[in-house]
Amino acid sequence: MPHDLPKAYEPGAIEARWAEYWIKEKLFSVPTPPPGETRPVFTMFLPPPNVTGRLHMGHMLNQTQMDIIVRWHRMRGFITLWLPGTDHASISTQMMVERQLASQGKKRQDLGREAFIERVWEWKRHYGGAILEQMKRLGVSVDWDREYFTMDEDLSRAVREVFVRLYGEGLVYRGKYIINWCPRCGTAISDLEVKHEDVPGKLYEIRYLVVGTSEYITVATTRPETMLGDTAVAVNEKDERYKHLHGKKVLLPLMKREIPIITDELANPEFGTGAVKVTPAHDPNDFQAGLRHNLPQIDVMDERVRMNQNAGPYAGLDRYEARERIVKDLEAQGLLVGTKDYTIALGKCERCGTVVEPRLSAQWFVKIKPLAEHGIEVVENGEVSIVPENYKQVYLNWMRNIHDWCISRQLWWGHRIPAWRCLECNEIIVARETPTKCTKCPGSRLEQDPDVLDTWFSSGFLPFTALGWPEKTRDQEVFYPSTLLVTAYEILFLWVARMIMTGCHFMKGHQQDPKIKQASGWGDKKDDSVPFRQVYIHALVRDAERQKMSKTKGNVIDPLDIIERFGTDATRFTLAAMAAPGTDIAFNESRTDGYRKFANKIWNAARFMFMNVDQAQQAGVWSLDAWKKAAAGDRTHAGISGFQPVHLEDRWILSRFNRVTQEVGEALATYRFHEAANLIYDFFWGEFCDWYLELIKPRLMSPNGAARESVGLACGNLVSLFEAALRLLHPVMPFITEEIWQAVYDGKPPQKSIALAAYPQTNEKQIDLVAETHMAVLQDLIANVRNLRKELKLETKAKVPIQVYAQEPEIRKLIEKNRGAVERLATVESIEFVGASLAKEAGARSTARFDVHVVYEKKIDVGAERARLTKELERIEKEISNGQRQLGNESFLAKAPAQVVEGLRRRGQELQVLRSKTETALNELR
RNA sequence: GGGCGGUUAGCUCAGUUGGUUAGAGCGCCUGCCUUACAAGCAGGAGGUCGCAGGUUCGAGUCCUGCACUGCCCA
Repeated sequence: MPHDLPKAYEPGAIEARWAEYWIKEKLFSVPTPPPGETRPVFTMFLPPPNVTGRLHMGHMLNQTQMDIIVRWHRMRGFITLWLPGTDHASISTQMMVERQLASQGKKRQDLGREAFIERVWEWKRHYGGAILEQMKRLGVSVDWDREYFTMDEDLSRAVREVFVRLYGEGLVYRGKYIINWCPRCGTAISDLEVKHEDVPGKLYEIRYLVVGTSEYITVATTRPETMLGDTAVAVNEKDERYKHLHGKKVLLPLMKREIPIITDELANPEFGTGAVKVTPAHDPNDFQAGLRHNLPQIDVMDERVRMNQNAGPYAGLDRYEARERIVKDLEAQGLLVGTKDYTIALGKCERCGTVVEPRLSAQWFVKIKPLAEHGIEVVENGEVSIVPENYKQVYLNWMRNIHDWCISRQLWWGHRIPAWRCLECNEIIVARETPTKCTKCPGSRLEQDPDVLDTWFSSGFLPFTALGWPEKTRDQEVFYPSTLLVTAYEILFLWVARMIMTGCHFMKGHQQDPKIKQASGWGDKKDDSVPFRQVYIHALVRDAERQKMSKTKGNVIDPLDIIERFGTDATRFTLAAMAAPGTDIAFNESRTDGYRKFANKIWNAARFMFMNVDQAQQAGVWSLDAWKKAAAGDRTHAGISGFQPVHLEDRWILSRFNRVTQEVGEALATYRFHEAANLIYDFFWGEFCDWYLELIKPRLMSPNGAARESVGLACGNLVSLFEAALRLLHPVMPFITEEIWQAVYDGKPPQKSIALAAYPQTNEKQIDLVAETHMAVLQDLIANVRNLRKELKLETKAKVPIQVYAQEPEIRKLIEKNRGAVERLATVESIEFVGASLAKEAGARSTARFDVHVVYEKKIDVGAERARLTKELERIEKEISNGQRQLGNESFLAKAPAQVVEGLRRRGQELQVLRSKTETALNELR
C-alpha cells in the first residue's frame, strides 16, 4: 500500500485520533494480576488535580515526566499501573458553587446544607471533569478504568475509618487553640495554607500606665487593635530596666482594665523596648505565654473579624477600622509614643489572599509527632528516596520541626467529621456509623459536628485507600508500595510528607508480594509500609523571563494554547528537554517551535523512507511482509530487528544507535529527562538524517536491476532502524511515533500500539569502535572540503577535484573505499591520492589523519587565511605547551589515571604533526 | 533571622564522581528551493565560565570570602 503523507507534519488531527484510540482500546488498563505473577511491577499515583482545576503548565510538566517514565517502563515489560483521579478540593469547589449562587443573589445558607451539597455534586457532574478531558488530549497513559474521585463512597468510608482509628489511638484530638482563620472563607486553615508576604507596615509604640505609679511602660505592636484583648504585659526576667516593675500591674488603655506585668521569655530585651503586650486570643506566641501564666483569653473579634462585644466601644468595627480609631484615640490621650516604618510578614490565605487572623477556636487536630518519627526514619534510612537529593534535607528539617495539624474546616463540601455531641451530657462520640444514642448517658439527642475534614487529610491516605483499604486486597499486595511519586516542590509538605506518615502508620506490617517485589528491583528494601519507594521533585515552570506565572501578573502560559500551535509532542519534548533536575524551567516558545521542527524532520524522514520503500516494493526488490517475518522473531528484546551491517555507514549507525539507547536508558533511570531528550534529538537529526540518510541515498536509488539486492538491503536496514528509533523516541513523543509506526506496518502492526512494543535494548556486540572512528574521519574530510569550498568562494554546484594525503594506509584505504560518498557529499569531481603532505598548498587543510587540497585556481584571501592559520597555530602551541608541562610533571604521571596520560601523549603526537603542517602552510603564504 | 539554590555565548539553558580542544537551541552573518524536509541544507562568527583568594600535577567542577539574584521557613 503506497504511503501518501502530507509534505508538512500536522499534529492536530493525528494527535486527537491516537489519544482517542488509546482510550478506546483500553491499552493502559491493568487488571489485578493473580497470585503467581512474576513480572516486574511499576506503580504510580497521579497527584490528583482539583476537580475545579484547569490544566496549567505545572500539570503539563508533571504529567509529561510521569508519562515518559510510565511509557518507558511499560515498553520494558513492567506491569505498569498509573492511577488517575481527582480531588474534591473543599474550599475551591465550595467557592465555585457559592459564586454561582451569588450571581443569583443567594447564599449557601439559603439552600441549607443538604441542598447545597446536592448542588455541588451537580456542579461536579457538569464541570468537574474538565481537567481530565484535557489530560486525555495530552495522551497520558493512565488507567482510566481505575479513575477515582476522593468523595466516592468507598474512599469516604476509608476516611471515616482512618479518623476513628486515629481518634482511638489518641492521635486525633479536639481542642481550643490558636488557628489560622480566613475571614473570607469563614474557616480554619492549616499553617501550610498560609502564605507569608513581606509588606511595608507600621510599628506602633504605646504606653501603658503602671498602676499606683506615674510611670509608663512602652510596648510595641504592629497590630494595635488586638490590644483590646491584652491580658498581660511581658518583660524579660533578666532585663534590668524592668526589674522594679515585677509583680506590678498596668492599666490597659482605652479598656481601663488592670492587667499584670509578667516575666516571660516571650519578651526579648534586644527587640524594641523589651516589653511586649500579651494577647493570648490573637497571637500564637502570646497564646503559649498565656498558658504558661494562666492568663485569661479574651477574643475581641467575631467570625468575620469584626470587633465583638469584648471590644467595648469598638464593637461592630472591622479590624482595620478599629485599628485606625484606636490609634487616633491613643494619640488623643497622649499614649501613642510613636510609629515607625516596619516590614511585616503578613499571612494571607493561599486560596483567596485575605489576611489571615490568628484566632482562638475549637478545632480538631492531628497529634503529629508520633507519626513524624517514622516518617523521618524511612527517609533517613533510604526506604524512601528523594530526588534531587537536596530535597531530602528540606523534608527532614520540616519533619523535625513539625506542629500539630489542624484538620477541621468550617465548610459544607467535604468529608464530614464523624463525631457527634450528646446534647444531654456534651459527650463526644466518634464512630464509623451514625450513632443513635449516647455512650455515656441514656440520652439519644445527638448532633453531628458540622465541620468537614481538610482535603489534604483525605488525600494523604490515597496510596492505600485507592487500593481498597481497609480491606486487605490483592491490589495492595501487588501495587503497594507504589514505585514512584512525581510532584512539585510545593507539594512536598502538603501531601508527600503526609502520605509518608500515614502510609507508614496504617500499612505497618504490610508486605508486598515477594516475587513481584524482587522482580521489580526492590528486593533490598525492608519496609513495605511506605507509600512509595522514590519521590522525584520536578521544577517550576516559569515564563520566558523567569517570572513565576500568576494570574495577577497575566503571564500565565496556557499549555493547551501551546499545544494548539505546536503540537503535544513538541510541547512535551520542550518540557522534557528543559527539565534538568533541580532547575526551574523558563518556558520559551522558541524552543517549542524548534521541537515542532524536529517533529517535522522526523515526518519528512518517514516520507523519504516510505517513498523509497514503496518504490522498492513496486519494483519487487523488497517486501514488507518478508521484513516483518524476518523481524518478528526478534520483536521482544533486541534493539534493531533484521538489520544487516554490511557497509561502513550501516555498522556506524548501528553502533551509534546502541550507544544512544544505552545512554538514554541511563538518563531515564536517573530522571535526567533533558539528557534523554537531547540524546535522541542529536541522534535522529544529527546522525540519522544528516549522515545516514545521505549516505544510503545512492544505494536506495540504484536505477537498474543489477543492484536489486543492494536496494533491498538498504530498504530493510532503513525500515529496521527507523522502526527501532521510533520505539526509542516514543515515551517522549508518543503521537508522531505511533502514527509513523502504524504506517510502517501498513496498519497491521504486531501489537495494537507502539506503546506496547518493546523498548530498545543495547546489544554490546553491535557497538563498533572502528566504524565510529572511520566515520569520524570521513565526516571530518567532508567538512574540511566544504569549508574550503566556501572560503574559495566556489559555486555551490561546481564539482571540484581534490588531492588527499594520508600517511596511514588504513586511512587511505578508508577514503578510497568511500570515495563515492566524499565526492557526493562534498561536491567533488575526483580524488587524487598523493604521497606527500599538502600543507604547503594554498586552499588546503591539515588534520592529524590527513591533508586535503581543493584544486582550484581562484586565489584565496591571503590576509584572512594568514589570520586563520596564525590563530590556529597559537591554539596548537598553547595546547602543546600545556600538555608538555603536564607530561613533564612527575607528580602528574604518578597520580593521573593511565588513560588520561596515554590520551595526552597521543594528542601530543597529533599536535606535533599539526603544528608542523600549520607552520608549513603559513610559510607558504609569504 | 535560619536554610537552600543560581550567576557559563546576544537570549534561554546543559556541562554525572576534578582530566585532553567548555556544548545545544534560538538569534546573528554568508551561500544554496541539491529529487524527504526553505518548518530545510551547507559554512561561519561569538565565551578571561559573577569577583577575589585557596586546595590540586590539573578547577566551569572542590574549599573560603565577597557581590548580585531567586526561593523556602520563622
